[in-house]
Amino acid sequence: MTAEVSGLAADRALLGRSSTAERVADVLRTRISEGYFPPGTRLAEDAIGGALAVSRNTLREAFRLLTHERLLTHELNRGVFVRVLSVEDVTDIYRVRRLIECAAVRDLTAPPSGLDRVMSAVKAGEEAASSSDWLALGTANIRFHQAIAALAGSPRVDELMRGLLAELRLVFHVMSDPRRFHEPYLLRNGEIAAAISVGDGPRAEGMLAAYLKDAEDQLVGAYGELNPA
Amino acid sequence: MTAEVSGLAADRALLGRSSTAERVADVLRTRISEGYFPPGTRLAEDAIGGALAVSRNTLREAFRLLTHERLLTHELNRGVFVRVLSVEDVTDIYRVRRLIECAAVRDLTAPPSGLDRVMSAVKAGEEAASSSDWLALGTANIRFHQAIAALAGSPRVDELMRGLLAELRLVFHVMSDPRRFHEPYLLRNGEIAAAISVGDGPRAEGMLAAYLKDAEDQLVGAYGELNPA
DNA sequence: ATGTAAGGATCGTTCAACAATCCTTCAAGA
DNA sequence: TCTTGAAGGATTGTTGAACGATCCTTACAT
Repeated sequence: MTAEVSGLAADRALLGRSSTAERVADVLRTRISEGYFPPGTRLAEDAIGGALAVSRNTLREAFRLLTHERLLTHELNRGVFVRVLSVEDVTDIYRVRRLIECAAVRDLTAPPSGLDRVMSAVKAGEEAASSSDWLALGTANIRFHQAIAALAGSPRVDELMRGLLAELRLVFHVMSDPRRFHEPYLLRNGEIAAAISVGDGPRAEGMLAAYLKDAEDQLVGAYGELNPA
Repeated sequence: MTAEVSGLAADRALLGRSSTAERVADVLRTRISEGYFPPGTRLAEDAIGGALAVSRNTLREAFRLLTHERLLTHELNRGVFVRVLSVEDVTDIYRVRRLIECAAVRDLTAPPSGLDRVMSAVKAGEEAASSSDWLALGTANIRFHQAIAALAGSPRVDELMRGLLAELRLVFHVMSDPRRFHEPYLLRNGEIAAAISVGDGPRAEGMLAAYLKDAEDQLVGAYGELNPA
């Protein structure tokens, strides 16, 4: 029986229930990442708590969670606000992304085990572009980079990457025209994936670094105009 | 007057007050990292709340914070426990540390701006060892690696590193004899710092990678005996 | 050894209350 | 006109109590 038991252990996480606070946090997280609550929006305890029909205490627990994920900022006695990222935040996010993503592919000498997820993300992006679904293109792009970070094989890197991309989404919603921002990188995603699929780590790293540098420059340029702080 | 005002703005962070939940979290965090609450300890809401004289709601906010920092684990309807790291956690922590710390020194070609903090950490470690203060040796060692990660110049990397080392402290408290674990690395710290101070990034990276590999092996070996899960 | 049932302990969540702080408004003074 | 000061209301910070839900333990029966 020991074999069956150890096999079952993998499913333990599936039946993980969640508290109300976590579910509330989930709701708010998706709302924020979808742009329903734009950066700078104040989330009053009364209003949100009333709308979701949860008590203030439970809501405050959810706020703490999202604050720790850097999606909200908490100002004492003033409440919580949807985070407004500065230009320095954007450059720092890309600094860490370069560090993580480049390291994930640098040492590759053969097609890695997580290659399928990378390829499927590329494919999803191409399909989204061909059907002019720019929203899906953006999420496919995010999935692509998450898959690349996952090549590192580290749960902590995965979570870090998830957080970084969630932060970046805050920036995207401040900017207009997601098409102009995501579409040009479709080709490069494919090239990077090709290099990975043949096990050419150094080449993939170089292209990734250039990709991220370009994306950062474009984002910082557009962001600096709107947010001259 | 604008000059004086902008000068004052830098001090704004100094008067940053904090809520009781955060102060409670601070207290618990230091208690945990000092080993007062060993891994596996259950932190009952009644007991802790009574001892610190804060309400359950406030205490739960503090618990959420520490849970998100991975110092506590939260099991629904069972309470919070001081985290017990698995061997996989240890290897993952070192995987990320290699990724971060090596990248922080790899591209160096000249003495970096944060060099002074690296050197002072090395010096603190040597002094602690010469006065047989093994506790101080451990903290100096941590400061050394924090200073190295800080060379990346990224606030997010700094925070990530802080979290990783806080997790590692949980492992140290399960193990005995901190001297045997920290002392052998004193020399290597000095050599790595020397390479950094002359701007030899690649050499520093190589030594760091070897250092971290050795430390991981030793830790995993000793940890696996105690925690055969 | 396995299963069931009762009881107590603890957590999850809500509600109500009050103090502390912030924001707004408005009037007084330079 | 601009600044300062003083109410007043609105919101957050924190507490305490309450009740249902869940878990753990114990005892008992199969």
